[in-house]
Amino acid sequence: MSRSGSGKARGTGRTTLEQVAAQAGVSIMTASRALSQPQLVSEATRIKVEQAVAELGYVPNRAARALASAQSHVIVVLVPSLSNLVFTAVLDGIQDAVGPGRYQLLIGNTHYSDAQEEKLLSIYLQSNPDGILLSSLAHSPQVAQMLAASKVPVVSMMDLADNTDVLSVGFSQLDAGMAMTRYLIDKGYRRIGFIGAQLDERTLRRADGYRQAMQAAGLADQRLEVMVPDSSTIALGAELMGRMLDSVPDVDAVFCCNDDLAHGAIFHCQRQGIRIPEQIAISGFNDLPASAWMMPSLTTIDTPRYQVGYEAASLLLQLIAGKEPERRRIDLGFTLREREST
Amino acid sequence: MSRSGSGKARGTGRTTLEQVAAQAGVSIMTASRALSQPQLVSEATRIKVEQAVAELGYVPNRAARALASAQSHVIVVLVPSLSNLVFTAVLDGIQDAVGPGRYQLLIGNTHYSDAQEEKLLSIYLQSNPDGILLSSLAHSPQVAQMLAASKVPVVSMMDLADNTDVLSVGFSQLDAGMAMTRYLIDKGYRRIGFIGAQLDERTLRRADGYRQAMQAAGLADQRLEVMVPDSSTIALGAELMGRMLDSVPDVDAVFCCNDDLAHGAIFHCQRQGIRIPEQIAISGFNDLPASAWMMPSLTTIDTPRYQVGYEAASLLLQLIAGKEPERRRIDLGFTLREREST
DNA sequence: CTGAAAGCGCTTACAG
DNA sequence: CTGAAAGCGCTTACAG
Repeated sequence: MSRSGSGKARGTGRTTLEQVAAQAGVSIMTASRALSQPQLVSEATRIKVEQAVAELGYVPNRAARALASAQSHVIVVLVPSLSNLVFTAVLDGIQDAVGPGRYQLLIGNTHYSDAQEEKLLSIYLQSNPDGILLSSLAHSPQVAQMLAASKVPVVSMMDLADNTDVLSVGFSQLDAGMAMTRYLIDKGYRRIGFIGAQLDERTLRRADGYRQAMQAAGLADQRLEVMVPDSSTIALGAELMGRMLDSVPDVDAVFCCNDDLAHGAIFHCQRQGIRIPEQIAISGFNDLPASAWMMPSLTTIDTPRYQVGYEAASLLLQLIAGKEPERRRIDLGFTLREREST
Repeated sequence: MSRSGSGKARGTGRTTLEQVAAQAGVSIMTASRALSQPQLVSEATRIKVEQAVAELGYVPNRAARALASAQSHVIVVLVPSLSNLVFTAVLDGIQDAVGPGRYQLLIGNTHYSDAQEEKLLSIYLQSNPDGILLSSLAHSPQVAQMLAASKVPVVSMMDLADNTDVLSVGFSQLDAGMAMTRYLIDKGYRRIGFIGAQLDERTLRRADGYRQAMQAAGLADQRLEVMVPDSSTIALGAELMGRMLDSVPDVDAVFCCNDDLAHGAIFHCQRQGIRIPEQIAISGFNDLPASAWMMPSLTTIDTPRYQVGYEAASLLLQLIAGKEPERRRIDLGFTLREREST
């Protein structure tokens, strides 16, 4: 009754539960139960309410529900990039694990920026999320402080944490970088270069792996590393490959820290008439769709990115449900795909 | 005071505006104003409130604000795919136009499914969004009905509407399909094939453009069309190219409805030893980053996807602000990039 | 420039 | 199986 008067309207003007209840001839809270816990209500009541909902075109007000129940059913997901197919696969995994309807995903793109991460988090925290999924282990002090103060469960994706204070799902970027480098060494390559961009923590860990493997084999040489903070693109891969060939003419293999750069490196060599792998071998990281199909096909590390998203979301859902997860650090491994380019 | 008693707690346990106001020694609504309309408050008051906010680590409760103000500050964005770089560029444009903080983007991936679109919309409508951005013009009757009933402003992206009942920002998929086909005809190709996948409305419009141009030139031949509903991938492009070569051995050019398929088609030809463009020309659509760099580089249509997102979001913001936009149909055009593959 | 009251639309205990 | 009351944490008019 209250809203049907001629007083000033404040709400959205939409159909409310109150109107549904009136139409169905039940109390407002019976109507509420019929919708959210139908097993607690008689079938006759449930049907009456459902009819009223259909007739009135009732759409629940999520803000009111969130406020009353102190539960947002929101999960925040922060990724460093959406133009990188790696993270869209992670999102697919998350979406599939969470399922439709129950939770709302709030997806933020940090563009690899700490400042952006902080900004997004401060905004998303206003939604009182039930859980948070992050794509990195390292955070600015501000972000760490906000996360701690919020007391919201957090799971980190992609790399693995050193300890189990932080929940993490992924694989060892260090080991993967080492594995690719050892593979090239075992193949007989000696002057193995490393091309890295963006220089985010995952790239740096892969570079660490490269370095450790080169040192163990007595092949380390600072000049073999070409690293720049720019975003990884095909164009940059081509440019850095050119720079590598100029500065280290005797380089016989190049490990690119991701497939985009490797594709650019291959295209550059093709334009220069340099044969792959006869004159120079090239490898990548991530196994993007093009890598298996291009000519020559690209040797790379196949990373379980969809699985990472899926398992991280599953772990988070356990935490949200108040269960103590059996594993707080889930290593999903990686697979080296040997192809024509090495 | 109310919450500090020993009664059963119902809320989230977080700091509230009430606590901030108490700490600052002002009323709850003065505190509210100090945060959202600081110009209406004395500087001394503003500073006191800001200090209290900092000391208590206050984070506003968005659900409460949305409920009280009947404004969600949410914009819903529905895209058909995130693994397609076209739509991540659209999202970037939207994000830049909307700016940080003011609006929250609710991003949904329909995976090219009407059922998913309906499901997502029904859930997102519960958040009472201020506006909706859609990636298509055609919708199921259920979706059309939900949109109409919600009375939320909607802008459609990518293709252009036939009339101005619907607000749309994009370019003519038909014209673009026609332009590429005419270009190939003008180049002297006669047996021009068309490879299409997904068969979403944009692909079908491009195919229409191809067909009209071929008919106008007296070159139409049903057998030149290879179209399947599967998702566009490089692998599928390679497969469909093989099918095309088998069924139409005298084909001299192939217009692929997007770059992913074109890349696959090129890789397939390279593995078969077929020279491009000498034996067969190949063109794509969208101008993905790899297209300019691969060997041979790909002739394609450069589409203004970032701009589409930016302009569509700008238009939506005007509608939300209650302004009558000067243009309800914004044509951003397209550019044909001639490269080595044709 | 500041405040007391009412209200947004739901859910949560508590009764019956 | 059903209901009356209180409350979630804010903002909106309305006064002063």
